[in-house]
Amino acid sequence: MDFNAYDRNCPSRQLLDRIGDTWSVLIVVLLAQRPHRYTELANTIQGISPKMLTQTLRGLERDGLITRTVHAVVPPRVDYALTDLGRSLNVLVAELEKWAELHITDVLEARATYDARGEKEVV
Amino acid sequence: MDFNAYDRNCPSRQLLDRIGDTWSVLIVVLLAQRPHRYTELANTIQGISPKMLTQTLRGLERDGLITRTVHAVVPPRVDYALTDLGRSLNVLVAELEKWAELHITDVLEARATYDARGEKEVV
DNA sequence: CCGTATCCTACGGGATACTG
DNA sequence: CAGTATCCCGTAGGATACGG
Repeated sequence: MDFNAYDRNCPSRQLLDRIGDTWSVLIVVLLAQRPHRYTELANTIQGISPKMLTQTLRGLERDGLITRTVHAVVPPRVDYALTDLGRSLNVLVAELEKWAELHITDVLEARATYDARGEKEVV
Repeated sequence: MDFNAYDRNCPSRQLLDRIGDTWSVLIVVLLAQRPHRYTELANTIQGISPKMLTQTLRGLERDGLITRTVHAVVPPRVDYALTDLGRSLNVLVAELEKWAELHITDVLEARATYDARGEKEVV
């Protein structure tokens, strides 16, 4: 076990950071359906600021997870799409989703029990 | 697709938050080996503050991922261990690790390319 | 249309001191 | 030993305005 979660250079840590990031995952999931334009993403992902959208897209592009294609037309048109690597990451995300759906009831149940117990003890 | 990453109530989002959290994952991985005491965890996980350790443990316990066993002895002894649910989460984490190790070279390569390109353009 | 630049705030989380 | 209580700071990220 040389897995070290607070070592920034550890592959596991970097993947974990990426997957823990709200916007990254959401963008990957959207692009898994089909390529999207910048504004499409901005509109679909309500609540994201242009700053975060650009920042996240750049990060994903830098990691080779998505491609950025600029079409030399007026008005400008930029398409974002998943790479093969991005698609393989999307497979992982899908598995996470499956786990979450499968076990969410257990988690909610555990929470209810935990919280109820807490109330009694507080008295 | 009813997956909504900025909806706190979405199971996927909650799992993603948990997995993106440095300390949670590290603790789960440690407990996957064997149960640990509070101080053991504190010593092994260098850099974690008591505040974060307790907070993370409580969160994991609340979600039913770990158990907290207090032994009525002096000095106090508290053991933390994975539940079945926690073990199934650990399986996921192991898969993430596998993906990370498998694809990290691709990512690093992509970054090197991206950064090199950037330097040229900057001129 | 597709971004960048700037400002600003909330809060996650570290350090530390103390207690049952 | 196994935590809690308190203070405090850095920074992620939202809002906004503007540029190519």
